[in-house]
Amino acid sequence: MPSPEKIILSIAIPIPVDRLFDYLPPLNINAQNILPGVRVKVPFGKSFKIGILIELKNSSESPDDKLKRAEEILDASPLLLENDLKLLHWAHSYYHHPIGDVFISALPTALRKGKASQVRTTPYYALSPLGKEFDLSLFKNAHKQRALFEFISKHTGALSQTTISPHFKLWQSPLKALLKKDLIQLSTPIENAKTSQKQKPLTANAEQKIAIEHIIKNNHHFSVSLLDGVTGSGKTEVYLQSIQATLDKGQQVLVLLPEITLTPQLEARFNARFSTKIETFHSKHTETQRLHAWLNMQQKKSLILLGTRSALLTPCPNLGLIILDEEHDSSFKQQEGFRFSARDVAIVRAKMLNIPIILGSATPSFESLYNVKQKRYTRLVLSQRAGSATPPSLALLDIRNQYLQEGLSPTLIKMIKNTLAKKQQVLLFLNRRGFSPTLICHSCGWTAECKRCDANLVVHYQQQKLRCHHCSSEQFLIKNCPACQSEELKPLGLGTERVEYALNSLFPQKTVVRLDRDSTQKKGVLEEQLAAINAGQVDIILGTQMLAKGHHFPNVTLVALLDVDSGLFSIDFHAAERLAQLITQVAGRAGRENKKGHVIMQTRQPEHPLLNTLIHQGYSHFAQAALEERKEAELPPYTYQALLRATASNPQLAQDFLSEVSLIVNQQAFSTLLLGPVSAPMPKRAGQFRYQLLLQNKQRKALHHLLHSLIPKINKLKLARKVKWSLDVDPIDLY
DNA sequence: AGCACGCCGACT
DNA sequence: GTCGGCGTGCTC
Repeated sequence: MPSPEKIILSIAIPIPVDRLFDYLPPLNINAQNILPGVRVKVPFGKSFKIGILIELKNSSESPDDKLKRAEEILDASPLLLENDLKLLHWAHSYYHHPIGDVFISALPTALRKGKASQVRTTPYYALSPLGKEFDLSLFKNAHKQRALFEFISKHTGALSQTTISPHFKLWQSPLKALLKKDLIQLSTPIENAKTSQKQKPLTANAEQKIAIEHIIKNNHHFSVSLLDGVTGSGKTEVYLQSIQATLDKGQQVLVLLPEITLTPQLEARFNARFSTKIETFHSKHTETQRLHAWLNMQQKKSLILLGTRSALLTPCPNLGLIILDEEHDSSFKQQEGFRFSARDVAIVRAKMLNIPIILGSATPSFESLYNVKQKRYTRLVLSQRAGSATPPSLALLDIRNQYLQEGLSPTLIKMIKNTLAKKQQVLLFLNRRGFSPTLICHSCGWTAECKRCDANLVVHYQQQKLRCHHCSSEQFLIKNCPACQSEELKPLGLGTERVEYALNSLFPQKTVVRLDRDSTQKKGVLEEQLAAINAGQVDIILGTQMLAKGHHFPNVTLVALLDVDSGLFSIDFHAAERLAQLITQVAGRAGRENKKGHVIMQTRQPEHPLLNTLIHQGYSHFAQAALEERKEAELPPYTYQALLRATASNPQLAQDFLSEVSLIVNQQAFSTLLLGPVSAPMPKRAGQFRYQLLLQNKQRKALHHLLHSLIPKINKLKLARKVKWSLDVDPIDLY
């Protein structure tokens, strides 16, 4: 404990400088009571900033006359407790990202801006018919009340169905009107009220039982379970029963999902199963909603948090279980700023707390499968689909020398017809949006290119636009070639929009729905379309990879991947893993609920080993074979990588900067392999030239030791100020 | 990140 | 002669 005479506050401030700043405690405050983890408002340069207290010291390296006095301690008790701080220290040292940025990332934006953490969260009221104990079943014959209840549920969305909070403007006036007419009353405020326990645990099959028993048996210490289950095999039921066991111990549960999958369906299943309030935390929520979810977990008022990557660092003082669903999903890796992997940090969090973590996926990442091999994780397999559903058949369709009608081979068109004739749905997958990826002049060979990027402009026919998919630039679709003035401009290649036109003319009686980033831009459209599909109002579903993510299409029996080849040849060694996951995930959309599904992949590479291993031996064998290749080639997960990126409007500067860094590395670290500097696969993007330097070492420790000493040296380089540079530890995109 | 200081080109 | 460009350095 520092002596009371002199106390210095060491504070992490969210600026891109990797160091702490020392302050004197505010006057008229007992500095003895201040603890690390509280927010502190401090004068910084010309303005004020909010930082996090990291350490209390007796002395400072800085001279006394430089020390300013902190303005205000914002929290009576620490927002981040000892375990949280420990995890953040680890993340700081592992990702080599500025400390203030790392620590502030654990707080929701409202708290970063200085909002009070002690505000009583708006009370929730039970809505109940006048004069009666509140009970959902009482609404059965109370139509007006039920209508209001439904109205409120609809407009409050995230709130559980039986609790409401009075500050939603949307329904304040109808609510008041009904109150006036004495049709309803609001009970006294309640804490996390929830009345119903609707759904009972389902009867687990043999595999589920083994998984659940294993997880529960090991739920008092650190363990990583890789729940490897095909689509529809009932992973969720394993999660639910594992969660129940943790709730029974009175502990909290953190459930992490990829960005797009935070489906209302899962939330609904959680709500139906558990009588405790489910907190949700993701980017679609307002700041206040996220603040409340965060505080309710931090203050142990709630037990379950369902969220995306941004929810990972939420303090849970009584955490007993972490679940990370679709663990292979790349959205768990933050791709800018503090580039952490939510999966890897979650595992470290579980280890530090000595609690279990479940990683779930139908297509586990190679890294996780490697960890199973190393006996670090336990693999729990769910191979059976629920009910009598059988796995889909997979087949390659050779389209060499075939006449393609906008990318559709005659064989495929026939299969689509047959499927539609049986009143079943078809799902077509093409991972390219827009009408066509190229606009070419048949007279002189000119193509439409983006001026700011090394990329073609994509034709968007409906909107009559040429658009760059890598920067924000767009222009009107031109009719004449700018080079030779001819009118021979033709769209070349295939996008979802073009296939949509083709399908509409091939099947004019059928309903086609296109799902991609363009067609689902408007809020609610995706949900609407998914509902229409599930209601059987749609015959053909066409879309990009957003189709691969967890949506259930029970009436789809034919899935076709129109162009599987585009993923086959890439310089990034992760590409094969991603393609195999994508194919398997898309295939998983087919043939659930007793209808056998067929998956067709159009290819001009029917002998390609990747495709053949995958379709004949399955994802698991494919992964084992690919892991052997990684081992031979000394690639991750058998080696460890960090990628240093540099961008500048002058390409020479970026290249020179990385050359200087590579010189430093070569002087001190002989065991670290350097690849580069090389220009990124897309050397120019949004007017910036991009270069990269890959560092690789067989020992994780050696790599991090190097990075630790390297970064201060990089910061001393003059060129470091002239380029924008960033470090990506365990990169998943090598571009 | 923000902000100030500082040294070279087009303007009232 | 000044206004303002962004290169450089600092923030407890």
